[in-house]
Amino acid sequence: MGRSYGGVAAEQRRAERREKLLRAALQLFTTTGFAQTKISQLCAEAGVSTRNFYEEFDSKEQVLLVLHDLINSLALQRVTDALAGLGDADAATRIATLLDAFVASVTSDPRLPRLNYVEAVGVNADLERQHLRWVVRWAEFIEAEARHAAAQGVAPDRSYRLTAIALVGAVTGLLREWQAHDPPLDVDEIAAEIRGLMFAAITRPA
Amino acid sequence: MGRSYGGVAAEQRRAERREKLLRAALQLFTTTGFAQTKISQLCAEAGVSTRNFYEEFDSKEQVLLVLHDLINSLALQRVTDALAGLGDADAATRIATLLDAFVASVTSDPRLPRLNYVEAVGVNADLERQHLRWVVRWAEFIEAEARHAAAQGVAPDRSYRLTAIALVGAVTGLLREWQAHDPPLDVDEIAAEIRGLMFAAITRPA
DNA sequence: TCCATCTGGTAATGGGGATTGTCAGATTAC
DNA sequence: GTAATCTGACAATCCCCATTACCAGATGGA
Repeated sequence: MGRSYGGVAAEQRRAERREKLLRAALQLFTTTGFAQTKISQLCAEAGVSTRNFYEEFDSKEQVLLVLHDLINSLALQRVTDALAGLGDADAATRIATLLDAFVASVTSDPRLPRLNYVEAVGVNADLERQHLRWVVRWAEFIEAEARHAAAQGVAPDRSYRLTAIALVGAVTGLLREWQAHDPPLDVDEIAAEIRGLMFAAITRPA
Repeated sequence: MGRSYGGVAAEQRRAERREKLLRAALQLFTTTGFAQTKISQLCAEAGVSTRNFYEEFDSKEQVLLVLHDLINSLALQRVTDALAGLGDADAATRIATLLDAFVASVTSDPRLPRLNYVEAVGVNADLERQHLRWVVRWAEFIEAEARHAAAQGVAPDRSYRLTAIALVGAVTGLLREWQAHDPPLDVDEIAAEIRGLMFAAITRPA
């Protein structure tokens, strides 16, 4: 079981196959489309046998679930890091930093927003639950920043729950269109629009 | 061919079956889910035969395409009507009227946003094209109102293209969450948030 | 009333693809 | 060097469901 083959441990070979499958899935799901992608295609693209597929995943849906979570987790990491290296800046700076880190993370590869905001929508109940968890998580992030701004006196003291959800939707919508438009929209302009919109949404009078 | 049966013209019976299929599709796509719905289920729910299905539609996808277009068209009609019966009011009133009409139309049945913003996403290229056309259409609507506001001097004279796309995303996001949340979000609060957000987005200084 | 025609439901067909069994080859321990 | 074991590719199986052929019954005209 734990015996090493070709000088490589079994566990490591499994991990590499998993990695290759995820990479292939990101590629095929965002070009062929999730529904149209066959497991056999996935395995061919990854250079792995169908047998191996079932050793790592239960279904195509589970691969998508993992990818969706990875993309969000990576973005969260980037945002958290960016905010951490900021000390205690003013609210406007924190918000700009947060948004820029998010946009930079998700636009680093056009396939990421495509997968997250198009292919992973409405697939099944599990994915919808995961989507909802992430929306709530991002919204709470934004809410926290809004309250921070309110504490500094640059925003009114009110509930920011719906504003936060709306802003998550605005960002999602822009990034979805970004990867769909031809000619493509300009990333810097999108980032600027998001910053301006969020600042205006939070600082508007109650 | 054109012979009447049971006192009902052939054309009318066709139209009724089509109607029943669309109704059944709206119900099943938003509960079972589009991908999980079988054509046989659809026919059973509608009370028609599979034969009849293929007389009206080429595929399940086409039914979804028609429903998606219907929901958007209905909302557009409502919005256009509301604005028409307004004379030349000020920009703020026009924007509030437009948004309220849209929200009222799409929230009149929770299945509508579910179908439009969850089930109809990422299904195939045809639907993505139709989605894009509607986003552009709604965005142009919003842009026009923003320019109107600028002409009245309540908003700066700038490009509102990205702002409009972002606002479409914000509305979409809120309505998507509205139908997903338990306990449900309050419709009036959502409408108020959308009005506030749009006004702030447009009137913010350039 | 009877026949030609139309209608719609049921059941057969066929294809596509997910899942699993098998086997030849590779690898390591002894 | 050899046997025992593990690995992964291929192919066979099986099932599900979209699509269509067929037929029994209904309908209206003559």
